[in-house]
Amino acid sequence: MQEHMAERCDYICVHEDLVQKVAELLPEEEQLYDLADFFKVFADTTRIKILFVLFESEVCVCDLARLLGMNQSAISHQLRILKQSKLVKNRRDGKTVFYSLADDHIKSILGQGMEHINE
Amino acid sequence: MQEHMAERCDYICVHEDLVQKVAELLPEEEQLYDLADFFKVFADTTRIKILFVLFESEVCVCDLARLLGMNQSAISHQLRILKQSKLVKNRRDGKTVFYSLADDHIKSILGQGMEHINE
DNA sequence: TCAATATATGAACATTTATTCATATGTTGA
DNA sequence: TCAACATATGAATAAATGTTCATATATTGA
Repeated sequence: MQEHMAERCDYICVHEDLVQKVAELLPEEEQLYDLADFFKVFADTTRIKILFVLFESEVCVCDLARLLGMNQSAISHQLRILKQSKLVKNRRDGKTVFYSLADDHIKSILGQGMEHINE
Repeated sequence: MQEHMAERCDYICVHEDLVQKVAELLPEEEQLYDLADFFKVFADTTRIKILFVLFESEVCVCDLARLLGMNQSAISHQLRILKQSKLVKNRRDGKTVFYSLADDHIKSILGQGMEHINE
């Protein structure tokens, strides 16, 4: 694992206090995984599209598939991921299942992403 | 592609105005790709760790590798991705290359992610 | 110019991921 | 109870991704 990992640069640029600061400020490994998983949810255009639709309205699975031009199964799989991340919630009304946003700051997160790429 | 895609739900839940709104508000396909790519950068614990270190200080590649306990090549590959996304910048000083943050709102984006997972 | 050091990069490999297909589950109305 | 419809899900497949290894490039000091 550390084959190519120099034990120390000749040119020392890291001071001891930085090593300590990093040790203090780096979140726990588990939290880093959760954080990466959270951003993974936004890292797919299908899921982003679903969220954009849900900004406008609660929608059923079938209509989501139709609106996005994809098959029902693909949408269902992605909705499961969105639900597991607690970004959407659903309610059943007869045969139909309606999905809606479960979190208020989704729009703001996507907005920040948009800001960054439009520079 | 649309094998299992119902042409229309029996139970109509999408009104025409929603179809139109979605057509208006959904960003262009290219922008959606850029947006997904942007979030992909945050979707990996190694890159998140690198960003956390850079919050504290400008650091050289060798020291990043040492601080994170990974080999130099892995770090270098990830730094390239971060640089392509314009999240970090670098400067060369002799043999050493120093990396630092290139964007102010990285902290705020990661912060929002942290907020969401700590609920 | 040459050896030593720091960083970058291409190829290979293992793992993860999104979509599709087939089918299961759940609900309604007849 | 049964057919029809809406949704969910497991397995298979293709594509994308992160790390490692080997090696290339770049810089310095002798």
